[in-house]
Amino acid sequence: MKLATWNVNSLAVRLPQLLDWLQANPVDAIVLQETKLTDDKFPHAEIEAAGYAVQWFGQKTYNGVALLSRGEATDTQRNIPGFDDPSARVIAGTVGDVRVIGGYFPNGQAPGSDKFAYKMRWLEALRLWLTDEMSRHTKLALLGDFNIAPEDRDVYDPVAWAGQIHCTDEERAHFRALVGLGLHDAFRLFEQPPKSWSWWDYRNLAFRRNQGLRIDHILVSEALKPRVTACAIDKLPRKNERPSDHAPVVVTLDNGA
DNA sequence: ATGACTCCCAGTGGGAGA
Repeated sequence: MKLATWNVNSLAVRLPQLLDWLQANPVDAIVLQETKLTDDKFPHAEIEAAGYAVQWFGQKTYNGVALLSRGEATDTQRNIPGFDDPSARVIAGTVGDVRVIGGYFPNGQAPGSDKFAYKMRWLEALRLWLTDEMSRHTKLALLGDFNIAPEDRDVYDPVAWAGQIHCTDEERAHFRALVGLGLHDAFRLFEQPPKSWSWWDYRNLAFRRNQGLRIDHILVSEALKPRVTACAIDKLPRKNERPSDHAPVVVTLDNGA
């Protein structure tokens, strides 16, 4: 079983690349972030024609998430229950025997800003909800654009980024708190190439210089951990013409037998 | 270097992203 996450930075622009990628990389489920489409404009027919069931949840201009799966997702959920949120950031569903939760975590803009305070509140609400979800689903994966670089080794220039957005102690504490619920960073279950990033700024030839951050993650529950056989970032789509600034992350699980 | 690029909605400029 393969699960993936990709911040596509506008599905209207990236749909052809998504369909190409899915053809080359068949997955059981993938969560998308920053679709930037209202629900009436979501290209579900094209996705269904490619062989995927799809759940979507969006808004105009910003945010927007989707869950594509080979079989229909059940028990679906949009955003965090009980957390009043004007942004479309979460989509969850059960795919096979796995609870799949896709999230587009708030950016936070800058420490001390209103958006940073919102990011903190959002992360707190997510953790409380996840506690509940994990009590009902032992096999659970949390995937998405976390907008947090968990450690200095996830940052191309940790000195320049020290205390900056994505790298603050508060954000990293929230990441560790998620891990503390009994989740595991699937990427770090394996030896990985140094300087592995999932995002590169569009500016400054950052991709060519491999100046990026690892902010897109897949966390798996204790019950799924022994089934994880691989986890990788696919840099290939970042080399496309008009690429997203993020690359997909893919986790492979055995069948659990 | 308060930059750089890309996307969006706007409508020939500006916000947001990260």
